[in-house]
Amino acid sequence: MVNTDAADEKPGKPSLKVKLGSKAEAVKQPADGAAKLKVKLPAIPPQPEALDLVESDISEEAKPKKQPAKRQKKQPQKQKRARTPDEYIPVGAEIEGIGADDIEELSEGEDEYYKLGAEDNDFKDYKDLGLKLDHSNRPLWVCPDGRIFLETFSPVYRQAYDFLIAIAEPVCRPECVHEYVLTPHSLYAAVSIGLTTQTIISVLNRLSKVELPDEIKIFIWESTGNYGKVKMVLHRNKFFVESPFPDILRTLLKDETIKKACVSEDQDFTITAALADQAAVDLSKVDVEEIEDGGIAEPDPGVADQAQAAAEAVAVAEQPERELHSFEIDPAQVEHVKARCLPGGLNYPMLEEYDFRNDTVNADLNIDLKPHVQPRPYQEKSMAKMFGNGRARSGIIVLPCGAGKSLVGIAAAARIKKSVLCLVTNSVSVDQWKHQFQLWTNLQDHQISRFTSDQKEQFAGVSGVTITTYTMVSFSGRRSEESQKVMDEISSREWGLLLLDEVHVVPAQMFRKVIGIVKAHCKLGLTATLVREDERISDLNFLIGPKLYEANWLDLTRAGHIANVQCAEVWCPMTKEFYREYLKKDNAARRQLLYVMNPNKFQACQFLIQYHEQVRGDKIIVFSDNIFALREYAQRLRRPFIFGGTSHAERTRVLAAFKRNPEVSTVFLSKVGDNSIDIPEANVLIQISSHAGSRRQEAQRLGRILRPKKGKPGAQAADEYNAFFYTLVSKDTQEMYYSTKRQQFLIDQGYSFKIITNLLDAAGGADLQLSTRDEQLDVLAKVLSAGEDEAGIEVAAVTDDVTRTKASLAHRTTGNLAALSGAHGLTYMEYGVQRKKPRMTTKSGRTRHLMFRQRAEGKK
DNA sequence: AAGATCTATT
DNA sequence: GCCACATAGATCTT
Repeated sequence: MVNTDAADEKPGKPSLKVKLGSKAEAVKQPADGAAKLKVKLPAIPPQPEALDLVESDISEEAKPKKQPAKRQKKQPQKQKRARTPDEYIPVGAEIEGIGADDIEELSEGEDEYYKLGAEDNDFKDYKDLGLKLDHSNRPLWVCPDGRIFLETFSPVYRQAYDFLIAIAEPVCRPECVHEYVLTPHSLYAAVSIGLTTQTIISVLNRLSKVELPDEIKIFIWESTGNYGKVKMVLHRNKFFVESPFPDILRTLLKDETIKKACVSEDQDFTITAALADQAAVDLSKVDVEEIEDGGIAEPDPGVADQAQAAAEAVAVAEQPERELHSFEIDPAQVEHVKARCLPGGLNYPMLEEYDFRNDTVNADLNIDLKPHVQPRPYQEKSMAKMFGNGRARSGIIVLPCGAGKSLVGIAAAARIKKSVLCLVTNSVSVDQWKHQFQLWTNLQDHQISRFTSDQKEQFAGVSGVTITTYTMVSFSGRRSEESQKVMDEISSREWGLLLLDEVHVVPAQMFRKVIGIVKAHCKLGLTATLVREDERISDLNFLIGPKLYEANWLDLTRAGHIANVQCAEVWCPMTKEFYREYLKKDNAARRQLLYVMNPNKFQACQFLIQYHEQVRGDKIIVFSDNIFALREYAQRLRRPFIFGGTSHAERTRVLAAFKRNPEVSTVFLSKVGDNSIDIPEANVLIQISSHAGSRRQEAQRLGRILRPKKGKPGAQAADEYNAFFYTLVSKDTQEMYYSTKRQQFLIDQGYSFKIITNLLDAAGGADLQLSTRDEQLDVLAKVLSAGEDEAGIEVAAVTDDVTRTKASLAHRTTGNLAALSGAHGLTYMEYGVQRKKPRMTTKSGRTRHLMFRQRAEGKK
């Protein structure tokens, strides 16, 4: 990933050669914990205090002359690749007849290499950047294109991490070196949690091994300069765009989108000094104590920053007569107005803060955390980002599953002390959230009302907590009378806090409407997996707000807050008969059935279940998206299974048995298990079939076993695995490609997948089904006939499928290698900045179908 | 219990 | 260059 030949450095000729975006080595990290990044690393300094700062004078070049950001010229470097061990060959390579040696060969020639290298900015030569003399004491490499690499073994890693996560977007965080990228949105998020432009530049420079490139400084200035000048406020159930600067409002009103969103006819704005009490953004509170505490004290510029910031704040506050100008916006248009004002558009990102202490209009809610409740450090940190300046900021907090997200949301509610509307994905979650509120706070039963199809509970007077689902609020079909009544209540009320669980679902067509329907002063989104396979994740920037905090999964694992998971991909060779049929079929569904029902996969599954049940006494979930396979596997192995069609009674019966009965240690689940079933007991997960390349599904499934394990006999050592995640993959099939794609999110979080190619060799004497050819042929016949039953598809559909398969095959070669080499797992990325955005509409003006947009994007 | 509406993926 | 549809699931309604 990063090739820093520090050892080869000659004094006076410092060089930094970074091979950008290549994660080939990181992707299939060996699972013994040591990430085998091919990096030669500088010596670790003995003392953190040894940081002797050569501070470049920020103030002098504080406002760099505006000039077109120069991109470093691409200078391809021939690099000798480290030999890839056979089992770490990118999947798919074998299918295409390319082995490790071939890859080695290809890398010798530059042309071929570029075909493999995917991104055109694969190599950059940054040897011209001035390396600071004491660079080895500093943890960051800052590149002119906005990429930042963090050495996790630095003594100031923790401080540097906290800082980076605040200002940049994490791209990939394996064990030794993290990769981040600065984007306009990430910088917007940084200023919105209270960092000033100057603080960002000076701290970044202090942590950087190289002198901060000018492009970076300009970029930071441009991305943060307009922050806080315009505000979106909720006042008496109406939305207003508000600013002390009339000129800016005039500028905004010239924009078509905003003009259309205006409520008043004349599209003018009014001077309303009484509207809000705070005229200006209070810039004087700079939240950098954590960094300052980190042993990187920087007395002079720090003070200067504060002074400067205070001066700015005063200047803004002393606008003549503190007049406020505002115009009203149609609630349904709020989303579009905010989107328009973000960087990339008009670049006046709208500040959304709730001055809840001075809100006298909305009734207070008597809610407090119970005295014994002690949030964990990362939960505290999330809160600090949200309430840094005494007001409540809207935004998103990202924590892994099982790390206590709900406590963060509840703690926020307890801080704001106003009515809360809590939106979740299903009714199981509704009950869980109610339980959480009762567990952590002093709220009485009657103060919490649930609103689902079954339960439409009375609102508790003037203030309270209401928990409901996204569907309930956004539902467009006919409503029952009772339901309509509650909905009217919800939409007419003004809410202090809108709590959005699993916030990654909000960009969906219907769900996003909740933002306009519910009038809330503050919106807090929670999620573990800020990814979608479509490009809508960045919509959250304007739907909710910036990302306020994101925890590092590996850090939480090390601290014991979440389980330590061993991830493994088990390669199961196809049997001869199955593979012959697989190659013959041109129908994706039938092919899928063949590779899922592969007898070798079945045996691997059986062996793993037996091993974990008998040897370790674990509780196991087996996931299969394919219902046919789910039923077949479960019945053969005599284990219970649950899928969508399973009745509610049966579900509870099976889950109760799984929880309490030691005889029932394995349960088979379909997609239902992804969301609406709560199983804290399980610690082993086996995936036999899954939903294509969904990174979110993969991460969510892993989350099922992430809850920290306690009360297990024999306390585990900190570095010992206490949970296991197996993905069974049929070798040389389409599944290999999907598997790689699915794992990308987890790999970006720093997880490594162990490849097991010889599981059944180890199984030796185990008594496994389907070991005779006759048995296997039986299964094959069953699969084929089932396939025919389901193949009620016309010829046209099949031919279409052929072309599609061809296309995806052709794509697979590059796709695989690209997936291994690049930062494709960008979560929550700025759109249109790095990549060209595919057209959203067809030429005829209809919205372009998502699939074609993606196809266009993937092509190149 | 069935129909309608919605999500996510390819 | 321009296009669609299927599958599996959840949740709301009557």
